[in-house]
Amino acid sequence: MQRPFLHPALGDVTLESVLYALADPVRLSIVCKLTSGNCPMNCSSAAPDKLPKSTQSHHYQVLREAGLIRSERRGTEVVNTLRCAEINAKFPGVIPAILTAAIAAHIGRDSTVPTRELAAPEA
Amino acid sequence: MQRPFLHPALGDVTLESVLYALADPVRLSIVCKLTSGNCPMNCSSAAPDKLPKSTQSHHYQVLREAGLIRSERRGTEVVNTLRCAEINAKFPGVIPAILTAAIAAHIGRDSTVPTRELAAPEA
DNA sequence: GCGGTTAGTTCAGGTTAGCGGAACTATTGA
DNA sequence: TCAATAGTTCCGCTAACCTGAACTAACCGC
Repeated sequence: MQRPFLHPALGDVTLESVLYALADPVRLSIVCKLTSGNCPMNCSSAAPDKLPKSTQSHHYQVLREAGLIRSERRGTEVVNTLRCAEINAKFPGVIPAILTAAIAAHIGRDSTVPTRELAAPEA
Repeated sequence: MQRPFLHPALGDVTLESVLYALADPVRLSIVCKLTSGNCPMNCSSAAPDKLPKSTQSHHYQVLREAGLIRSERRGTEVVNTLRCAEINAKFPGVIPAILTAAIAAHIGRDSTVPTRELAAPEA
């Protein structure tokens, strides 16, 4: 947790890594939520369902290293924002087309409710 | 070689599998060549460089099962055509945007050199 | 400061997927 | 029929993915 986040420069972002990052249902769902929410979200809120934290962390790392999101520590949590504008400047139309198709295909719609409400099956 | 090719119906084509298929430099290069050639090509012509045949075959299988190409046996060779129109009907704009970006990034030109720094033309 | 909670990272290991060499199959042409 | 061509299939090796467990850092109440 002490290591600073690595965000690739726009010049180092490759189309393949962007596509690879979006080729996973979980990551595509995360990006969809960040898009539809249109605001920064911490990791738990944007993750699709009750994934193990280590898996979430891994997926965010992939998205970050692909250049799709920017992560900043804010207290105990990490706030993630999309880098859509930058990516769109480099690969025009790619992200909007994918996200439009993903939303039309109902990807990332499984638990749009904040996960805190779902995570209350306590005795 | 006797097994018939399996082409998924358009309804079975998923966005994730399309993105996954295109997330590999070799496969992206193949699709780019099929696009720019604008005509059916056999496997060797569209493959980027002297890849092992088994690897080529594997990549074509991935593209085929993702629904991106259609393969037909023609004598000893296999002729591949893009299914762009179909995919574009299902995921509008996705393939054109990706291919435009790929061509702009010089992907699929001759030998797939790792053009990591080359791909920063300040678009 | 101390302990507890929250949020996320790092590590390890078990499982899976991809790459590629070798052997095989179909088709064509001499 | 024999050789060449074009791909496929099989199989082993390696790398990557997923996740439980342990860890770190920040925050809060006392």
